[in-house]
Formats: sequence, C-alpha cells, structure tokens
Amino acid sequence: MLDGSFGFQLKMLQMESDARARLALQRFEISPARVSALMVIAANPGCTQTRLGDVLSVNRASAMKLVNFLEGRGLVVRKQASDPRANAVFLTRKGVSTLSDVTDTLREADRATLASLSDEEAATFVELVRRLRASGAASEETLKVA
Amino acid sequence: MLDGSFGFQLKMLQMESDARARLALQRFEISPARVSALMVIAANPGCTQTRLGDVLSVNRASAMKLVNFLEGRGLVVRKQASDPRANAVFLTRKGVSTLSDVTDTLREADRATLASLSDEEAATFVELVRRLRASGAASEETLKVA
DNA sequence: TATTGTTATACTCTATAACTATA
DNA sequence: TATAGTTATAGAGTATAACAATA
Repeated sequence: MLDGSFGFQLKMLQMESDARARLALQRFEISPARVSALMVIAANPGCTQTRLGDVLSVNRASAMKLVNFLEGRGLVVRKQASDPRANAVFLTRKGVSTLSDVTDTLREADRATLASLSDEEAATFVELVRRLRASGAASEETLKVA
Repeated sequence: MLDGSFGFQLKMLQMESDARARLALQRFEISPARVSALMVIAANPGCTQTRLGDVLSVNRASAMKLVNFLEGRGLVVRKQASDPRANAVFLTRKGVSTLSDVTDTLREADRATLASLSDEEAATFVELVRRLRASGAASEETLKVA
C-alpha cells in the first residue's frame, strides 16, 4: 500500500489525533476545535472575536459562531471592549473549571497518540512540530491568499 | 499567546501544509485530497471504491465522489472487477502523466513545509510521522466508532 | 476610509440511509 | 444474509458579501 506524500501522511495522523480527542471529549459534548477556541480565550482574556479568528486561522464570521456556542454553554461572556465596536471575550467561572477538566482529558488523548514513541522521541516530535509551527506563522499571510 | 494542546498544534501544522499544497496544485485545478486518491489508485491498480475509501478513511459514498471526479477528468477509468458488484479502478495514460507532474509539485511543497528544519531533523520528523501512522492504523477500528 | 460585529447565503467535504444487483 | 455501488439527503465547518455602528 502506498505511503503517499508527506502531506497526506501528516493529514492522516492529524485526523487520527482529532478522532481520538473527539472521542475523549464526548462526555463534555464539545469538539476539539471549540476547546481550542476556549484555550485561546483563556490565554488572551478580553480578546476580540477578530483576534480569536486570527489565531485560529478562521474569519470573523466563523469566530463569532465559536463564541456564540461557548457563550450559549455559559463558558465565556462578551463584555464591552475599550473600542465600542469590539467585544471583549472572557471565560466564566464555569469556563475555567470546564477548561481544566477538558485539558486533562486532552493531555491523555495526546499521550495516546504518541504512545508508540519513546519519551525522548515523543519530546523530539513535539518540539519539531512547535518549531515548524513557529516558522510557518511568519509566512502565513502568503498562504492566506490561497 | 497560548501554544495550546499538542493536537491543536498538529492541526495547525497540517492546515499549513494543506494550504501550501493547495496553492501549489492550483494550476492543475485539483485538491490535495483528490491527488491522494489518485496516488492510492496508482499504487493499487484495479482496487475497488470501497477499498479506496478504507485507505483514505472515508466511506463508500465519499470514495465514489472522488472516483467520479477523477473519471470526469479522464485520469482514471472504472472497469469490471472479477466480482461484478464491484468496480476495478485504474489510472489512464493521462492519469499517469498528471500524477507524475503533480507528485513533483507536491514534493516541492513538502520541502517548503519542512524548510525550517535541518536535513537530519526533517528526516527524523518524516520518520516519526511514518511510525505514528503505522502504529495508529492498528487501532483504527476503535477510533472509527467516534 | 477602515474596522468590528453581525447576518444571510453558499460552498466543500463527509456521513447516513435506502435502494439494486449480485454473492 | 451480506456486500458493492449508487442515490438522495443532511450535517459540520468554513467562506463571502453586505450592513450598521464606530474609529
């Protein structure tokens, strides 16, 4: 069976990782993507929806839907930003505790994904992903054109 | 800015890789996913649509749409399989030559994705992805439940 | 003039379920 | 009964375009 291009291998691995995370998050009734949004808001208290979208690489309209969902769940709130055009988004108390539980669950899922590697190999892999991400972010404007 | 969970980092990296591949494939007017299907058929001449779907982790209906597209482009043909219920899918002459061009293009895109790593690091990364994929395939039935 | 949030709409990819024809 | 292909339909996720309020 063909191994295919590296891009394909990477995609299949990511899908595997996502499926594992989705399964682990079932009891919280939340998707991995929505947890990511929650994480970004937690790390950037009071961020605008547009800024959230930038970090997640989705547009304003999509970022708004994420916030709508999280707000509907009582995990985040919209407050008035210094610029009255913008919303400042914050985690609620419930959002903080939910994120804590969910983070533990995701950590386990990540561990399962990397289970076939030694501790050293896994650390190397995580570090290389981090570096590739860091360098890729620089050329993101170029790619956005696509 | 939050680095987020490993799964999130992996997803962002994959999206970056996919966007790059999509951009590079623009002149062929074909998506990375459809090229992957073409690659699988090339490596498995005469494979059924169901088998194609298994390898790509999509169901029969989705695999059929991929074959419809590739057939419409004249890149593959459906022939009668030994089991008359099934189709045997093959690359056409045009499919072979297109795949060759497209493969070169994708190789460049992959190189660009890994450009920030040294040759040794890139080799390590590719190898670790391959191993993670190989081990994950074993537990695929479990994940499909999700 | 540019930007934020919003709304409505559409597109892509995939899944599900039902049907047919074979095994 | 089980499976391959097909078809129609639905869902998730995202994008685009236009609008109001504000900078």
